[in-house]
Amino acid sequence: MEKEEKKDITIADVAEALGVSKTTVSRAISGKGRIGKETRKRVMEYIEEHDYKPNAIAKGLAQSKTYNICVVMPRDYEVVDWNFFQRCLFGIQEMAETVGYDILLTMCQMNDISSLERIVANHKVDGVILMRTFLEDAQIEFLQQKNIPFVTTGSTNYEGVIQIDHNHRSACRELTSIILMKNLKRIALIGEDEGYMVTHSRLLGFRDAYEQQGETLDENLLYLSPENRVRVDRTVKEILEQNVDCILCMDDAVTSRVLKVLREQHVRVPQDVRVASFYDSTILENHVPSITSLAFDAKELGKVACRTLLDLVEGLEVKQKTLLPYEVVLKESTK
Amino acid sequence: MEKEEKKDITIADVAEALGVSKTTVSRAISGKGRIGKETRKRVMEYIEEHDYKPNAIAKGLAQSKTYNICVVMPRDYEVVDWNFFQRCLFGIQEMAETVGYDILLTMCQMNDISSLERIVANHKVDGVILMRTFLEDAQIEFLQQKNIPFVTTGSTNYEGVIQIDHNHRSACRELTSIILMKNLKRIALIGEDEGYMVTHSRLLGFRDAYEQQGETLDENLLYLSPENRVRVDRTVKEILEQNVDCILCMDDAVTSRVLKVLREQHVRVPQDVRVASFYDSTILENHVPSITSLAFDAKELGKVACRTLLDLVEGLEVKQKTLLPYEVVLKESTK
DNA sequence: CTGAAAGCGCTTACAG
DNA sequence: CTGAAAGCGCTTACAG
Repeated sequence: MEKEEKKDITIADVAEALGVSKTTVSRAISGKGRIGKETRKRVMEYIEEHDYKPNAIAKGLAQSKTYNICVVMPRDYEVVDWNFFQRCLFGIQEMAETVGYDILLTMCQMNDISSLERIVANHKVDGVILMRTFLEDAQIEFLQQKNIPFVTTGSTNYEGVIQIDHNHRSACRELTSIILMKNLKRIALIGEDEGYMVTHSRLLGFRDAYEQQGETLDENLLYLSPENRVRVDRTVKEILEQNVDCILCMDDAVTSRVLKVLREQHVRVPQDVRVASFYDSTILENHVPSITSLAFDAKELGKVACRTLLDLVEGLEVKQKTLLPYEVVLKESTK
Repeated sequence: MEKEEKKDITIADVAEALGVSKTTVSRAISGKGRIGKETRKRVMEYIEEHDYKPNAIAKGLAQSKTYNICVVMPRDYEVVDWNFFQRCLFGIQEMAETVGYDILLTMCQMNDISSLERIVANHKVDGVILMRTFLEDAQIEFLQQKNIPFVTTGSTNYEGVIQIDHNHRSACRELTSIILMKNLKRIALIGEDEGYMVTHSRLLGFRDAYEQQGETLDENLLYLSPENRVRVDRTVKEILEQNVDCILCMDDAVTSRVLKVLREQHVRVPQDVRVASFYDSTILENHVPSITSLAFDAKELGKVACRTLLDLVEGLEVKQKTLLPYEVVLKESTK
């Protein structure tokens, strides 16, 4: 014998019980429109006591709003630093929650945007946060065409896109400079190809540093190709043959593999070669020796991105590009 | 000059254009109710051509459905194997997508269910997947009281809860047996306390194995306490003093720290002590030596959980408890 | 300050 | 097989 599910109480029930109109109840709750102080109080007391909860769906329909935002995460087999996205997601959720918004999560695999399309077409969200963008980005093109409010974490070249990012160029410049000043001039750089905006920015910072110090960099030490991910062994061996002082690696998962190869090759860190990475994710946190890296506050990135999107949704003026600070964390691997 | 946003076409527009009623259009689309073959075809062609997309919100309001499911993830500082949850989430999303459902994501910190409460009270979802449960679980109590369909991944002692889990007891028994058969009898077990169902199940499996082999286990080698997480050093040192053959560790993040301490102590794996872990997450994948572990298909877990919830939402009969298989992956660390 | 009424975009008995 | 009408639970001009 299942216990009968209690029907939820509606605005009409409240109105009837109090002998006022639905209009009045609605106004008392929303705080919009003129309403008597005393009336308002009666309504508030009643709904408090009877535990009235507005039906967000109905509200949404009437206002053409959903109080949901869509967060699009990457969804690849070779997952790029999930840790970072996770913390970012925490930040988004925390911010969204404080203003009564919820997160509709979906994933984007390469440029397949079918899921995003469905969500948007079905009017399920008020805005979108893109956690990763491509050089040629179907998500951005779709959202721009549909005129849906959205922001990206990370940078993009598309015009008119609201972006929240860490200052990768400056961060990479600083890290590189520090290494150069230790008189370690031959630095190998491992990363994806320049198709990714973030790789592009970092490379600029890398070049900046060399220029500032009046050094010239050896272009042969730039290993920027997605293949590094799948054949770390070969890349590392090639690098070692080039007599380098330091290996700078853009992705912690790749760094982890680089370190493995070095160990197998009996190359000591930092004695034989220094190593530094671009995130301080948990993948590396227990490594011996500890690894020098850049540190970004991913949670803060999520918060700011969410706040910006919400402002955008409400028609407020927002900055076109927000750049967040970073830290350089020196550890044993570059001693 | 902003381009005017095109209003989406509605069911009324379609009806008018075709000279039929909204009822007919609705029926043509939903496939419910009798409708002329020819009429149906006309409607379908029209909506195809004019790219009509139903408004999920309105549909939801009319049907008292949302086509959303809520997924509740853990959100602790000391995050338990995020990798696992991530893959599980992929599975849920994949399944949900195929049937037109979306995922409303939220987090639960300890037993703070305010976010879940709000989502449910606002009628934002049709059902809930709980990714982690507690011995005393406010989430479960709340959902049961509100009569909301929900399932859990992992096990719980609460009555009447639909559960999808891996067979942890059996998995732990098998792994332990394999180790015992190598004549490694003194096995230390590191994990959280038995407050967690999963720890409880594993411990049962651990005991099963000893019993089956006619061995007696040394209760002093059971290190089941949440403190292990924050003071791995001490735990490991205590264990080493007890002259153990093998360390079995329930969480990959902890395993990673255990390995670090062993390295610092110049204890060799597997020569001086063997090590095995309970997940095959990426945290350990580049470790030298490679680590023996259990392998669970987290994505499959997510898929099955989602499928089960959806069945439940639609009023179908579902199994009270589903147990998924596992694999034991032997590597160098237990050689 | 308050209310009757129309509307958001869909579904679904009911009647024909 | 098809349609007029009521309803899902809210909001919001408009009128008083």
